[in-house]
Amino acid sequence: MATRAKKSVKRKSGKKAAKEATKKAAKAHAGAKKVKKTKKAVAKKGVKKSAAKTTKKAGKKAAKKQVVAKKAVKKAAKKAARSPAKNKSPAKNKAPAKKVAKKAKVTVPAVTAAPAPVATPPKVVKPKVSKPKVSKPEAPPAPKPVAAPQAATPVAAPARDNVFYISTAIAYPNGSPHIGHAYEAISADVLARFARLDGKDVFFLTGTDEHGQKMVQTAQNEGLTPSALATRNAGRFKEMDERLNVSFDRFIRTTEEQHHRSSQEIWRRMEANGDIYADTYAGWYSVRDEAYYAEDETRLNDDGVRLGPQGTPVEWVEEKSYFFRLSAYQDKLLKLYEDHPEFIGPDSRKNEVVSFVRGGLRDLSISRTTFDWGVKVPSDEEHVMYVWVDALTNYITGVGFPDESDENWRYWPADVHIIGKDIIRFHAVYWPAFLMSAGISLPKRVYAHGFLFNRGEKMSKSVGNVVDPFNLADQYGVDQMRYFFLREVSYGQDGNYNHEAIVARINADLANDLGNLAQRSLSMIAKQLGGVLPKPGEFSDNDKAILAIADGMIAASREAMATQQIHHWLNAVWAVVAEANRYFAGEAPWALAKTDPVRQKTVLYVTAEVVRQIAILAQPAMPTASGLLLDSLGIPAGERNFAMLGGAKRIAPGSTLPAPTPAFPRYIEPAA
RNA sequence: GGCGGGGUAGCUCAGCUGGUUAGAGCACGGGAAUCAUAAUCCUGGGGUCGGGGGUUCGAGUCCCUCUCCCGCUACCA
Repeated sequence: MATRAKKSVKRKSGKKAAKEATKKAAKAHAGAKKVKKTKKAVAKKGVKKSAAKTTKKAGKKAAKKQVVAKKAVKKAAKKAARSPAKNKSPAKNKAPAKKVAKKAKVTVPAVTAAPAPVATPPKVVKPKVSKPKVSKPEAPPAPKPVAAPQAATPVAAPARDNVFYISTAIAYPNGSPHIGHAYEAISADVLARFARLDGKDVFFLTGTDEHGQKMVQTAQNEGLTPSALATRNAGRFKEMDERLNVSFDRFIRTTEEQHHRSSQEIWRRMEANGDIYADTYAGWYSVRDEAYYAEDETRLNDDGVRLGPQGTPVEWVEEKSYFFRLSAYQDKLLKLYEDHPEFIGPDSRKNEVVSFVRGGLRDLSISRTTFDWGVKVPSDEEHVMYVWVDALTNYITGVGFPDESDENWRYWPADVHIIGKDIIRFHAVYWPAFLMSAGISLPKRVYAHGFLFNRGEKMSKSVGNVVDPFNLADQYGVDQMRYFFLREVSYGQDGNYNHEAIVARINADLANDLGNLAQRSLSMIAKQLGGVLPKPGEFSDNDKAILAIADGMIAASREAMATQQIHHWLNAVWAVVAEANRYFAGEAPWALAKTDPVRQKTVLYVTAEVVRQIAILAQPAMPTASGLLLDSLGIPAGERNFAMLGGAKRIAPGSTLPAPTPAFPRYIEPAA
């Protein structure tokens, strides 16, 4: 539904443009500035500053250069505290935690504040229908959390409260899937997987929106029936999901018979509630395109003939149409936004929606007679439903509607609809209005992600920068591609991608920071300790500190993911990766083999434990590679869920580990 | 035009209800280490916090004003 029509928008990075403009303006700003700049330059060179104004900066700098005893002492102290590595003697009292607290923007819990994991009581999980073919061995549909050791006060939650229903928008399959579709699928998938590993009973819906004029036209152009086109292209979307390891529970197609019944049922209920009435719809209609166009999409040619965007003549046409009484829902919607400020995210989008609704709502035309590729309007076979009643209803069809005794209906209402920022209005205004009218409960949240730009430009055929998600996956690897988009782009904002940035993430974050940390520690265990995970000695303060940091990851992650702050989650995890590298370098276990073998074992044990938690937590983003890493650590399949985090469980010493294999290889440019 | 958001280091951005020398990551310079996927660690340089005015003992943080950028302003989706 995201792209029933195409709009080609090119843009440059606005901020950059703004900056440039500002700079230009500054330049144009006469000599005063120049003088200032000169002064600055002079001061920089160490020459006495001119008698005029002492700029703040110059003052600061001078002060900085002056070696005040006090400061020097302070700095030295700071240095000592910050660099356990510098100190040759085994750093026993240095706390790497300090560095993290200062360096990373992650909330690090106090050493003692390892949050006790919530032990989810075992529950009966009903089987879902329409199992996907996607293999997801590392993420069983509903991992039953192993009872945590110290589950003193388990939060007893009825099974109903433990469900989590997430959806993507359904894609309009009049073309092939592109990077935007891939991004939405990946990001929703990571939220779904996170919830699953966190013990939730998850239902994840995605699919295709197959009706409408555009499908008919595209089919004609390709010499196919709309149905054949839909089937062929829906297959491509599904293939993409499978290729990208998207763990949907159902792939819905709006041409399914159940969906027709579902849409008709919600229509009847809205009608029964008095919100649907027949009237006349009027607009600029192109007979050749068989489509209506908005006034600003049309133009007058030299002969005074009005043309549509395709260059075909349009005429003013009035036809009978059914309308939805959206105008009656203004107050109710405003109250919804007020009572549930979390209904729309990110906040900036909420503001837009609220101001839109405040401006007044007109009733909505919801049927057409100009084409018949759609869901028939009940009791009036001449009409098919026009777009939104049909498309949005997929979210309830997906979990069984209109059969409210369906076993999946328990998932409704949805916890979050993941959509693109271009279709917020329909999800945050129309959809809740339809549901209110039909007497169906409302989704809890609608979250809009941003758009992706290739080197600052939107992907388009004319620019020639169309990126096929299959190719990206082939070139960089599925997990690497997933990680890149999730980490690089602030979820909810627009993002940029290019080859260099992708390679930088793969090699720096994955290969160097995480992969190499695992490799160097595991291969030391393999070579020097016979491949047996050592039993640790007594933990030093450093050990305790890094363990506490690792234990704190899950809480920070949950907090971020509860509001779809995917990038914050990954930042939190990678802050721990960085800290673990500091710990490892500081403890220098390679030097301990002869001097203090017990200590070496302890360091390697602690490192393995930290890596274990990182790998478990990284699974939603990189299911396959994280799984490989967990294999290398000898973690059984049943111990890879989030109940195993936060100090509830430690890696078991004494187990024999397989030979370590790199799970995160470097990206090497193919030879030219 | 109206409403909303934004302009902080070369790049991407943090900076909560105003308070010690404005921070992170990446990039760049120097050093250490050599267990490891030549991967890591330490460290340095770099900022008129868009411009101007004001309130305050004190403002990136509040007020006014100017300027630039972005989004929304409905049936294309």
